[in-house]
Amino acid sequence: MAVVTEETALRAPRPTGARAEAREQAILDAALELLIEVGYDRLSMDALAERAKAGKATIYRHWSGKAQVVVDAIRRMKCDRSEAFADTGTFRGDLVGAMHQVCTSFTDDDVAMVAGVMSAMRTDPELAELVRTQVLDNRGDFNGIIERAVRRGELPEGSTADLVHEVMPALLINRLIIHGQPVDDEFATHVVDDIVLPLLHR
Amino acid sequence: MAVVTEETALRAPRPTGARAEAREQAILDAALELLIEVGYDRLSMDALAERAKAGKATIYRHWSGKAQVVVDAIRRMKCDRSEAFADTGTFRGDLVGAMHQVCTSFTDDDVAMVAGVMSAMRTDPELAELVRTQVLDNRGDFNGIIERAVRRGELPEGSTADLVHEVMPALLINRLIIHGQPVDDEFATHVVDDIVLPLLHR
Amino acid sequence: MAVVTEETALRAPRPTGARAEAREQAILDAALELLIEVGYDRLSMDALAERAKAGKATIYRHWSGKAQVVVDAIRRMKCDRSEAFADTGTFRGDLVGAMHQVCTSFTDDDVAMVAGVMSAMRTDPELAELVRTQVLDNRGDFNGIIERAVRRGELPEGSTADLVHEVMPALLINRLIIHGQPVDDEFATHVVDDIVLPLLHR
Amino acid sequence: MAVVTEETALRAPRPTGARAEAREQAILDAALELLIEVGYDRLSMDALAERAKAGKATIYRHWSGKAQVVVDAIRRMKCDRSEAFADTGTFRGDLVGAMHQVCTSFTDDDVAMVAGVMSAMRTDPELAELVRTQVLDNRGDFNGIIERAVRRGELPEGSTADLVHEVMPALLINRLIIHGQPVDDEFATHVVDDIVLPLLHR
DNA sequence: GCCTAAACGAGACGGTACGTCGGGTCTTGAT
DNA sequence: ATCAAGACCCGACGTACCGTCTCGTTTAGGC
Repeated sequence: MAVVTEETALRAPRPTGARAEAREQAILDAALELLIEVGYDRLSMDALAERAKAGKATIYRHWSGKAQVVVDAIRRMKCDRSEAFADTGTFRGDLVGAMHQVCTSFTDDDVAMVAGVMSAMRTDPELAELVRTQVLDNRGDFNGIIERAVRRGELPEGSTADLVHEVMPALLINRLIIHGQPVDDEFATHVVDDIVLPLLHR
Repeated sequence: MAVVTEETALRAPRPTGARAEAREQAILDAALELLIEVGYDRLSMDALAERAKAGKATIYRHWSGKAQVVVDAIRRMKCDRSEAFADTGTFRGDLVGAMHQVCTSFTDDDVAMVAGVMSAMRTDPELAELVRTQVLDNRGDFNGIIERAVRRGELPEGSTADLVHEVMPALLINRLIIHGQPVDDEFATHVVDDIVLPLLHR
Repeated sequence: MAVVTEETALRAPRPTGARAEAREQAILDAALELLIEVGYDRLSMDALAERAKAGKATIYRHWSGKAQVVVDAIRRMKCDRSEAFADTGTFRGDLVGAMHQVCTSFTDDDVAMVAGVMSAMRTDPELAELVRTQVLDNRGDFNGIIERAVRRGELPEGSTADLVHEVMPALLINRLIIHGQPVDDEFATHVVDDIVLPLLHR
Repeated sequence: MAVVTEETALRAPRPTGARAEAREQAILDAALELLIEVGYDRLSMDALAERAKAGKATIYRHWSGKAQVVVDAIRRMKCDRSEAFADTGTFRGDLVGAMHQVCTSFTDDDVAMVAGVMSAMRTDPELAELVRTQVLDNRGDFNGIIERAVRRGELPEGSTADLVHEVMPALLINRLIIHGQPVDDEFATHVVDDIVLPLLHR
């Protein structure tokens, strides 16, 4: 079920119609491109207008400012990345596979975009929420893996994925953005063996 | 917003001498004041120069841009952050005390600054290193706590603080910047009880 | 001093239209005011923008630099100062009256302005031409006086005002700018009796 | 003969001695070089100090500003400008020779310098006096020519050079600075035949 | 199939801040 | 003790970007 959050507040009263939507899409596409290319801070409205072959007034007719365009652009980016994780037969196998899947789903563009938008997130809760839900957290649901492990008897009854969902994204972000290091297979197995499994097997 | 212009070197080749240091200190003091008064985004170099009774050229002689001045200013603010953690008699007590100490050491300005320079960190390894070592990681050394716990017999021989130093900063950053939530006592005890202790007691 | 930066083109490619012209006029008006008030050297683009209630970018969109704005401002100043000289009945009377008229037409502002742009005139022929024709030479036509004198028989047939137009402005400029002395009635009669009349009566 | 007017007032209290004079000369030489190479406006004190291998403080110890250094530099260039005018045997010959001598003594640098300091002359009477006496008027004394002409009987007893000294510099300045035209031989003979001689022969 | 009104591109505008440059003053270290 | 070297304050420079505001020009939709 689509959880439609209230989104009109973010946007100016806007035109409707086929043309309007075409312009909107062109602008959002350009915004995403620029966001990835130069980052949030150096994304200028002039450049955005030029890239989208749109007038600046058109942009401001649709959104009330830069943050809002970018928010919308990121929201449109919502290809559902949350694919199901494969069943490998063992809990650790499932975890390693899932971690690998999550890690490889992060592109450099993702990281650049998140880093670029991070400062704006502090003052724009809606942007922050969007980035979290659409870009960061939406990478996979570990609940299925946990449930399978419980069924197999590898984890005690009542085990949840909460801690995984709390710790794992933090570790990824920390490594990708703060330390600027890749999230490769070595990292994935390290996280699984040294952190996730101990936490769940305590 | 215009937070960070791309800069490879963190600081320009800078003058030395007593006068230079006096100016540097005056500028950094003014930077801190302004940072607190108006925030990073609205901190203008003109205002900084005026507040510090310095010429803008002097600022740019010492630093290559706004982000760098602010990083330096904050570094000076917390040069003594890495205080020893008190011995409370128990391992958990030590951890909770240390976590509390670390958490309260993070001001809003710290978070704003880190968020502001985050995008620049991706392309400026020196800046990244500086922020990591001076602002993020330099909050406290948990090795003493671990050693005490080993001596008390609360932890097995050979236990190290490595995992703590890997996981804890990531959790803090994630909460502060990504989720925009405060790192309060509740969070501190949660991290200690649900994550750090299980990890070390596996 | 920094009077003139090298510029091949007098003006930047400029916008057209009613709005543009209104801004242009406001800027040129402000430029003239400031030119008179503080002189060319101390006329800053910031002050000009503020006075004209214009953004600096607007000024630079229309002109490529300070010299060019001032050139244009002076060009627009072309109120025709060349009034006819009264017929007093005698050649000397006409001359003294005309000299008085010319002398009193020079305000301190004129002198300040000419002195201010003099250095720029050397490298900017168009500015030089403008200042000459609009500010210096345009003070009065002595031909009528000469013709009347010829008709009265006070001067031989074929007398022209050429020498007057050559010598008199030079003397005025010399006295006003080089010697910084006023062009008062005493000076006027001195010029007429000791220089102009002898030259024409040779 | 060099008419040394009081000139210390224009300059800061200055050191004396062999080294001081050596520095002074080096600075003035460099000033002249730069004046010729880049002109007055783009002659920067930094460049001057570097060229002269002198500290800027040394320059400001000797002179009170850019205009003064340049004035001094040019003065040194033409300390012997006021040569006696040759006796050609006739009054007109003397005049033409003298005018030629005076005209050719004006270099482009002279004109640039005078134009450059002209605005300052209006508010700095001392500078004005210096420029007038050292650069403009000090080009030659016509009194000897007049005296010779009186002795020859070409001029009446009691003739003075006053009018020549009043009119001629004004014409030169007018032509050089206002009209930006050269003072060549044609101009020299024109001034002599059409203006100076008629004025003296009235 | 026009005709009007909205939406559009293009980009000028007032502002704010940027980072640089040059003039004139002041400090430091070497000679 | 003097000087080169150059850091310093000040203030102007010319540029970039923001968000607003005209301009003419499409483009729909109601007649």
